[in-house]
Amino acid sequence: MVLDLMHDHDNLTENDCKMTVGIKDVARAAGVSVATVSRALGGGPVSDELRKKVEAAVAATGYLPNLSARRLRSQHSHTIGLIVSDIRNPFFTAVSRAVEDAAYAVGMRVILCNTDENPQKEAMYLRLMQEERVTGVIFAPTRATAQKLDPHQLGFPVVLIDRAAPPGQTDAVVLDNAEAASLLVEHLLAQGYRRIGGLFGNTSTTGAERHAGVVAAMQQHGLQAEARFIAPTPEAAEQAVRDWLHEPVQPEALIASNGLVLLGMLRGARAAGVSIPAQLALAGFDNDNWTELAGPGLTVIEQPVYDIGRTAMKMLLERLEDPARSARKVVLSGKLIARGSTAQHMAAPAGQDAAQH
Amino acid sequence: MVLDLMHDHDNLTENDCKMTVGIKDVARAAGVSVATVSRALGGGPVSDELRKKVEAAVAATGYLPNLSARRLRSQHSHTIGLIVSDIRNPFFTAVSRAVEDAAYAVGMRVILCNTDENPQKEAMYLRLMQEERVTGVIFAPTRATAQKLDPHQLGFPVVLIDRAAPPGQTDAVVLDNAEAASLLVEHLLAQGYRRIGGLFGNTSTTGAERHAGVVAAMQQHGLQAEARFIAPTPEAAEQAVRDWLHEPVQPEALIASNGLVLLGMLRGARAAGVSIPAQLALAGFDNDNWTELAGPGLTVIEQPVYDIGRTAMKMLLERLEDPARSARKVVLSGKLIARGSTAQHMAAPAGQDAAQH
DNA sequence: GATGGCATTGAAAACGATTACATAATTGCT
DNA sequence: AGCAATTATGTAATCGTTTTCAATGCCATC
Repeated sequence: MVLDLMHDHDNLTENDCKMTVGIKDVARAAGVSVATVSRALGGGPVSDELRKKVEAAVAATGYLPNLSARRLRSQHSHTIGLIVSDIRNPFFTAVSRAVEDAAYAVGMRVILCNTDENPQKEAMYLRLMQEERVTGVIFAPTRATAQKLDPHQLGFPVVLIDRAAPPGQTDAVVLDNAEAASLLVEHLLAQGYRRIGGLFGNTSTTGAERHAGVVAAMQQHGLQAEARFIAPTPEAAEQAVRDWLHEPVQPEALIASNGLVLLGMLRGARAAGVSIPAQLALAGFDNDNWTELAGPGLTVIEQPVYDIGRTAMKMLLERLEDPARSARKVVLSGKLIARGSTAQHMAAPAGQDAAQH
Repeated sequence: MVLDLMHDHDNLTENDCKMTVGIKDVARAAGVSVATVSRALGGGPVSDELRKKVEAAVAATGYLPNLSARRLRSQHSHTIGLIVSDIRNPFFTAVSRAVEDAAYAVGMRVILCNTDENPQKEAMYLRLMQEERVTGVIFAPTRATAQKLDPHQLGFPVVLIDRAAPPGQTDAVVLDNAEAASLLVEHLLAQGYRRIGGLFGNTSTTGAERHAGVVAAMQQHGLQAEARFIAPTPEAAEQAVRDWLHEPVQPEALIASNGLVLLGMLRGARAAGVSIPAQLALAGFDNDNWTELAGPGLTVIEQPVYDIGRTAMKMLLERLEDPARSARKVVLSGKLIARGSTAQHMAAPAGQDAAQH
């Protein structure tokens, strides 16, 4: 078969002139039809003899498949979209890594899009995904977009992450926000804090759900939480905390609705010169690297970030197998990691729960 | 022209059956040829009259371009590859965001690949990039791959980031590592530290260059630095520090060759119970969010991360315009941010530079 | 009033693969 | 032995665009 490759060396010289070597050139070099080459490459029914010839020809010609052509003809893009607000948010960074690992493992490409919580950008990227004829999309939408999202309209399945849509509409994998918020509140109460406030992102359902969870948990104890809604950025959070700390009545503890807000909170508290947790306790979501090391260590809810990404990808694949099955929502539990930022409240009135200690 | 769209409503009903609406359907709806539609969409020479008709037909049919077909025919993928070791490294996270912003701004897609510093994965992804017929690639290679990298062989231009290749071969945008290392060393010396050690990543040229920079700067003062090379991960760094601190002779200050190593260092130091900076000063690279907030604040070299990504993309575009121009290397300066982790060395022998204070 | 140039349009080829269909060869079964 | 079923292979159509090429019409110029 080596002879086969050599006898038509005119072909090889011809290759030097051609821009790229295609399946046609391989076929000629192997002395078979293009269909056979395609089948040999794609795992179709081909005799061992010809398959060997084709493989040799591929190696000899340096053939590289053209994925665009393959996608066009086969109508399979083997591509998924991952649309998040900002990859620099460590939560999304970790999720994206999991999604990409899972995607590449099944031979799929990932297109990453940053929307900056901007519904216009979201719409633009969704449209791009349609033009790419993506196999599916994993999406963390703003509240605005989540409401008017119709997967059947889009032409590809969607799995929501971190943020849920109206129930029953779309597959989603989210944190149990009510449970997690409750964990935080119970912990703070047990540590002796009573005047508990919170800063919540105002663009996502997640911020709203965590807020609702905090309110509910507080009410169970006959307490009220003071909540403020802000853009989910460190900058907005820092400013909000600085403002808050200049007001006459101040909280004993603050809860942040995600890692970026928590970061801003800590900066704001430091800038205002309050000591943590003596003057202000801090707690929040997302066990980012730095939370362990900052100040006295920050108490957080750890999300199973890698698991969320992997699960989202798994759900997408399942949905592709069975497009008809009913939408399901996977709810994962967060884990409370208590650290110094919520140490026992010293100034707590000795009367109440503090006695239990 | 509305009439034109209505009179052939048989066409519209036909659309309901077809899977997707293509340029052909738009042409029929608009009463023009496919070539005209293509030109109208692509900004070719088309009369205003027909262009209006086409636009109306596009809206009426809900046409969406098929990017795979477009790529195949036009031979322009409008796609670039971004190959890094791990997107979860905050340095690469930030760079990737900049690259994507710049790419989408000029109508390009980005394919992100994580290699985990594994040359095999690097080879695999480079091959994938060839199959995708990418326009170009932005790449942070391991030392092993950087050496045997031949851009002419690959078929697309490459811009290296963070890590350089043999000079004159490839475009690159890197930090001035020698200068940055010198800034750190001079700072530590000025603060009274003498026994300075370092932990450097062993997979990239960057680790080697920063090591060389530290050694050179120390030599200028007649001092020696003790360096150790490790896998550039927090885990490896933490272990290395713990080991180091159990040895008889210990450093007064440690330098980390990147953000992940610095993170591990701090963890190791905490685990060993040494206080910072009293017993051990810490400094490193990458001004990640947490470095300001951890312990006494960590002294670091801040890299212009967003700038690096943007510049890399710009260089790639320039290279595409002029494939013949000679390779250039853009060297950016880092900025020293001094924080508590390298406060004045108390136990410094009063004799030397400490007197200057 | 023919002629050349320019701008606009359409018909058809091409991009590089997959796949439907036809064909030939082999096998298994009655 | 004969016929159906199966397997391996080749030919040609196809995916949805862009682009080449030829044709048309119009204007200005000689």
